[in-house]
Amino acid sequence: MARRSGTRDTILERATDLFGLRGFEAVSLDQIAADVGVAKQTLLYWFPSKDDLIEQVLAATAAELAVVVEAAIRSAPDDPLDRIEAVVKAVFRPAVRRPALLGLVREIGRLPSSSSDALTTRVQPLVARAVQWMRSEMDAGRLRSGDPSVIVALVYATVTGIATEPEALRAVGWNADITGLRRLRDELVLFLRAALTPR
Amino acid sequence: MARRSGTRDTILERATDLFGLRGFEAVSLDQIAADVGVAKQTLLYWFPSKDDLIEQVLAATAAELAVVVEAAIRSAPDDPLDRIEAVVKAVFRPAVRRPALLGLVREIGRLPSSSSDALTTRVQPLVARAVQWMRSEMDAGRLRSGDPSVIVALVYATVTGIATEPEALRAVGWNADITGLRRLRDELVLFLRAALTPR
DNA sequence: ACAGTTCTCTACCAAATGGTAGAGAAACCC
DNA sequence: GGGTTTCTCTACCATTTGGTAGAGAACTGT
Repeated sequence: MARRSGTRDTILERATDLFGLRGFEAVSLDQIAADVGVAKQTLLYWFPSKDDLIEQVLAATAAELAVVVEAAIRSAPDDPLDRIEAVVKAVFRPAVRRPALLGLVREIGRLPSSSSDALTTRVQPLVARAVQWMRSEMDAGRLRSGDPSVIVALVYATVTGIATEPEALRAVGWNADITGLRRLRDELVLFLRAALTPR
Repeated sequence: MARRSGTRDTILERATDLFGLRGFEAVSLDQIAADVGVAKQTLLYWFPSKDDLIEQVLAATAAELAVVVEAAIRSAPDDPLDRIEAVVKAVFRPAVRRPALLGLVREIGRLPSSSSDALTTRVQPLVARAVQWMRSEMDAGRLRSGDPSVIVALVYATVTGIATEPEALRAVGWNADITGLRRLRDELVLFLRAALTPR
């Protein structure tokens, strides 16, 4: 994989953005090919079918996000709130640079359940670990108590929701410049901190 | 609404669900027609084009949600946290009964900017009112301080995010039965309360 | 120089897409 | 009843869809 072959990586990258921005079904192979600047059959040489391309795009995205998150966790402080802040900040950077990344994640729910199930089971252990960690921190009184699995889902929903809905942000008069980005990120972190700090 | 006048309303209703669930571009007129149980040309009699159908679906959805929210606000107590809880609960019921409703809202960002701009400007005054209200409550010390426009967007992202991503909830082992729903709703309200309570 | 692999292309195809044309019921008004 | 409007249908159409067949470069290793 990921060897020197430029074309394949370019296709994956552009397809990721297009899929994440407009949805799997809404993007045609012709459009991806035109965007990359090759013939459609070049796509079908590298990826035998559209379904296969989608699968590879998801795998690559999952891997990329996993690396970012793992690194953030590893180098994060011990306090759970600081740790959450570190992860959120780590995800935030690539997410706003390429909104399609988290947009893709949101697309998963629209896949035929076979593929989505496969992905779900692969992510399952990570989620389980997060839930378990959150529960133990709650028990230790270092996080606000609650149903740990629902809280994990809520944090996820807040982060992906805010990162994938430029429309909502535009509607409240938000600007996508650098200071706007930092303000958004900091406000998000404060929001989550407030939501999770033990009372 | 939901009068006896059959066809047109049925089309609107089914189209709303399909669009919200799978996206505008992913749903064809043939599929909607088959789902409703009429010929495709019956659709095109009532709605001269797919774009027009989308527009009407959005208008109807916006109207429905607006009614629910307005009613909740009107009959809500004065305390801002109670008021937010009332609105969230009001939106939550129709949202989980028909996930497509908020899914539709999320689809708006994918529309050609012309239509989405039209909608944005129509919702603008409501958003502006919400932001202004939140600012004044912050100034009065009844809500945690912060950038009111970003906070409005964050609350919106949390609610729509959690209501439109059954995948994420399934991944944390959540069940869609009645008790699961109540637990989710209550946890969401507590989450938002914690995030917005003044420190 | 040559054979083989790697990579991209042009030329197609059947099915599905949004949409048109126009006919036939069914209800209404007189 | 006759005429008009309302509603749904069958029969098409041009374009786009995901995908196939197969040829021709270009880079290998020998």
